[in-house]
Amino acid sequence: MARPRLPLLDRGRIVERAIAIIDADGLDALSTRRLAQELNVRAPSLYNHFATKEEILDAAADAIIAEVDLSMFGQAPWPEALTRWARAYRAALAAHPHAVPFLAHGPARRPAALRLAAAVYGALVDAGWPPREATHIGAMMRYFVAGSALGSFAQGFPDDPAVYAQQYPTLSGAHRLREHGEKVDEGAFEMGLSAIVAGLEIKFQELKA
Amino acid sequence: MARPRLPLLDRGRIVERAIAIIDADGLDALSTRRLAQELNVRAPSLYNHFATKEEILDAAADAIIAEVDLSMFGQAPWPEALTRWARAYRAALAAHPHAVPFLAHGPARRPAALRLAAAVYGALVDAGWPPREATHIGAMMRYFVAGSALGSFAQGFPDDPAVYAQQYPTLSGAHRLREHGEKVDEGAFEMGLSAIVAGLEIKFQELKA
DNA sequence: GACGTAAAACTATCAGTGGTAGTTTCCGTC
DNA sequence: GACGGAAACTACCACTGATAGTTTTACGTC
Repeated sequence: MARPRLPLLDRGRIVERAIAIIDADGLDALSTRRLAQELNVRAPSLYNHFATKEEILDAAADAIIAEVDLSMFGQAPWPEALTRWARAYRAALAAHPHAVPFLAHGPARRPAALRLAAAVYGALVDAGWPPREATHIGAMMRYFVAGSALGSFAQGFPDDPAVYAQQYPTLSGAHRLREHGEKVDEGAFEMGLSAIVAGLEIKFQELKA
Repeated sequence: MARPRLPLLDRGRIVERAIAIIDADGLDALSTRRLAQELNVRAPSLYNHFATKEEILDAAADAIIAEVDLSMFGQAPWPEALTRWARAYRAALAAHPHAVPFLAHGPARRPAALRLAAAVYGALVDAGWPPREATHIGAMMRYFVAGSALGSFAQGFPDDPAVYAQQYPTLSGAHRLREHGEKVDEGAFEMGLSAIVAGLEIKFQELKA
């Protein structure tokens, strides 16, 4: 087949399908051949639209980050805005758990990530935070959100109670962690989030005094 | 060559070399062939000691986590112990930045990670935290530390001021972030850490009241 | 309308990947 | 001293991302 009357591919369709494969079967399952096959095309055709596979992943990452709601900035006081934004950010990552390891790579290089960083930084500075601290808060929130989406804490524990009985008696209940995995992860996230915001509010008052 | 008089390989030497390659040239540079070559051996020989490459990576991850100092638990009050441990944890990850994406996978499955989780959890429960909250704190600290080691926030920003001038005027100073990259990342980490611990101390007092 | 260039698909192929099968030789045990 | 398993090897497999070169179509220019 030579060039078709209507293009079979475009960047949007490729990115969309790539995300679908990652969501369904993980990052490793995304090969250029499989991606091409699901688009009814041969692998090299993808390179007419992206220079490398990495570029496809970058575009996918950008599409995911672009979903994060930023409307709370400027609408709510900074502690509430920060809280709501962190939840929205985490939700966007959690919707594509297999993509998170890649998402955390070179984040700010992608336009959606820059927009996100600008929104957070701008809102904090507007609220009265010094630029330096605003930068730190933006970075720190990304650490926390990315970390919490990166891998389930709870799912990491073996199911087998025998593992703990002998060697880690203090973790005697850990074999039940997997049952409530999502709730544990969410509880940990909410606890961390409220602790961070509470800690920041103290710092902010010290700053203004 | 058939079986040698003295074994050429053992798990320790393989893991050690694997970490060296990852540190030097990144996760992608670790192939079974290169690893074997640096050990003066052919690739399939590795499979006499590990079932898969993933197992080698798991063992490497465990070796790195095993370096984390845990001695502060039981020696210092929980807020200070938590702070010192978080710094030690981050330092261990930062010593092998290329390995962090893998380290964050299925953490607790590996013995060193279990020992680490047990130490944190045990210390918090001993200090008076309810088991549920102690679990959440352990998870949340892992989120934060792993996230902060995962990728430099500062390095993610393009150097080129022109990128910001038009589209992201609030980030007008961001092109200078890379210069002080490490300091920004460390500042963000320390700020987050102190905010978290301050927030937790408030929660702890509410709990005891 | 004809012409030339760029675009978008293809076939064929490359080097490199993780992993397996089957062979050889050596060690330790009975 | 025979035997079984351990530890190296050679040869190979299917698959990966990527490139070269071909063909046909679309589009902008005169």
